[in-house]
Amino acid sequence: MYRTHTCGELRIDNVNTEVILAGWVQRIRDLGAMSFVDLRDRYGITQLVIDEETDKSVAKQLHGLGREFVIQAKGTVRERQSKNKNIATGEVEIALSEIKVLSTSEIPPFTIQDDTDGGDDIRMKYRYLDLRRSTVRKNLVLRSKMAHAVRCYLNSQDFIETETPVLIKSTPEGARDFIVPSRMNEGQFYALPQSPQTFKQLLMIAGFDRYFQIVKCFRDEDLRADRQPEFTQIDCEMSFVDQKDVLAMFEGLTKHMFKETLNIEVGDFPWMPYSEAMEKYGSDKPDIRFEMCINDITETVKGNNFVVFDSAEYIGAICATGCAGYTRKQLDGLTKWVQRPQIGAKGLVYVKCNEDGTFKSSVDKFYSQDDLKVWAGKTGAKAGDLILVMSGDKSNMQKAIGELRLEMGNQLGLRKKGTFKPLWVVDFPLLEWDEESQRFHAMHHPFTSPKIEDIPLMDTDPGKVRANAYDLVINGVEIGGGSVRIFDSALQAKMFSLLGFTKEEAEAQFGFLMKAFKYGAPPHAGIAFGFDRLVSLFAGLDTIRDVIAFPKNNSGRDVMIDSPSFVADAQLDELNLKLDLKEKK
RNA sequence: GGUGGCGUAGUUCAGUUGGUUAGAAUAUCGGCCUGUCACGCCGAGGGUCGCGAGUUCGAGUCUCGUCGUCACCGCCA
Repeated sequence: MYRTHTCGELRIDNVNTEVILAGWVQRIRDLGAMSFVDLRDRYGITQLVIDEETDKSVAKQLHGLGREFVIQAKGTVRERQSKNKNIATGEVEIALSEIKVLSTSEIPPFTIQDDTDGGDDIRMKYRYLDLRRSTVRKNLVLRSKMAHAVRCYLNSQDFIETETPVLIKSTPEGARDFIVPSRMNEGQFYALPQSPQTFKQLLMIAGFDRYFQIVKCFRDEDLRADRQPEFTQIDCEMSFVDQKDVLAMFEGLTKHMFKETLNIEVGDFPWMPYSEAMEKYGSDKPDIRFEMCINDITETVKGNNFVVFDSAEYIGAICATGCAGYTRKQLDGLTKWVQRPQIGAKGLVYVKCNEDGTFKSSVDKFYSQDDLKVWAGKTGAKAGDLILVMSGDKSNMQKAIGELRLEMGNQLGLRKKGTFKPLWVVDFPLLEWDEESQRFHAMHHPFTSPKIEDIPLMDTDPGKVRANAYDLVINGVEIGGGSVRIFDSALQAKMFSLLGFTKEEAEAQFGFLMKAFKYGAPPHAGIAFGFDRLVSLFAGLDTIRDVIAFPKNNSGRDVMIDSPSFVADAQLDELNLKLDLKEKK
């Protein structure tokens, strides 16, 4: 027997029992005639002690130990003379009678403590050591709990958990595919799924009615703090439902997860049309933990011979509560911030609403105190507030002010971790014009159904067609998205043609789905949650890396196993592949 | 593809206007220590300043290139 107890479970009630513990040496504190060892496992830390009563050979053995040795320790539980309130086992210690080294350790490259001295780079290279730290382990425990909560809830709602294939077919729509050569089919490739989209729709046609899967998906695109090339979705689909049914079901799931894992009750989720989200928040994923909504003041401020405004398509303003005291330096800082290439604004106009009722602005030359008072009225600014104004073309400026709004939210501490404000963003446009390829792209995906009342617009003004598509947004993070699907092969064919597919291309890529629609397809709809994002949101983290056991770095590399890597020529030969690496200039 | 930050001891970082022998903390090793739990005290070892070129009497410091890493933009149906 390796152990009788874990390192996290002994309490005062266990005093005088003989126990065997096993774990990693966290730290040794040698006080001369007596020494302490913190023994660590997944469950906690227990203190081992040697003093003058301990067998000399054990004391001698202790001196051979180092950090991260794996040992087995036999001894008697006793009450501590000086207790440690900070740990669960802090009232007891083990008076050692025997130590056995199960495994030695080299000196770890960074300290394995909550407040490690290691940076991201070295921790990723030795991820298996990083995972020993309780801060990282806690995230993965949370992830496990959340996955369990998902399964419990969806099982209780009669969902069938079904696996779908990972080696599938490449499609040019959407993100780049990871492709896998087929040895048995010379010159041909599988693709890894960006999502099990078509398969879950086929399961609906198969009559499964309610399907879910916690599933790895793959996209060969550049990474971000919240984007990995392989990531996990909670993928769901239902039959004989409309949008309202789907949102109700998955609002229920989301609330269940909050309750089960964080013990938080979140209220009912508001529905916000996409157009409102863009107008008021400059984003399709608004953070509604705070107000500071964007006001369109275009008509109010035009016509005072201020060229910048007069020539602008759109002028928007936000009101930063209590910021009238911002210094010149702070305002310059904000201006610089919006001028960064990532935002790309030309400048920023401010109006300070002074406590005495006067106004001080950067455009005093063009606007009177009365004019500025009207601005304040439009933006809801009161004495002590700061109005920030940006102008330019409409869609870019809405986004830019939306970014500024988030930055002000950060500066004012309005984006509190631990507060969760979910909402459904609905009524997305069906299509999005792409300048580069000079054609429409599906905003969600090509299987999304248009709103019935907008179907006539598909012929006259496709850009105006709204979709039965929805996103779950929490705290400004896109957590999930889905849609009511097209289940009619004629409408699906029309959609493909709008997207610029020829009949032949549509047939070659999605013929199997179009054919399936001809054999009795039920109305169906679904949703997919970004599981990694959801876990990192729950854990209060800014990156999904820390909720993934073995993540990739910014360049899509796994620095621990050093992949991707070149393969042997023999492997390439077998696949009939030849590398032709282009010389770098 | 682009913009920006960072790269100095095992690790995390400091290093002034370009100027003598590159520092701190922590980790490691040795000594002392009977109640520690970030133990304490004393001492020691530990450096290709990412790499390459350039400017200069002189480069950790300035310039260019390159590699790595992080954040963001593009991209992510």
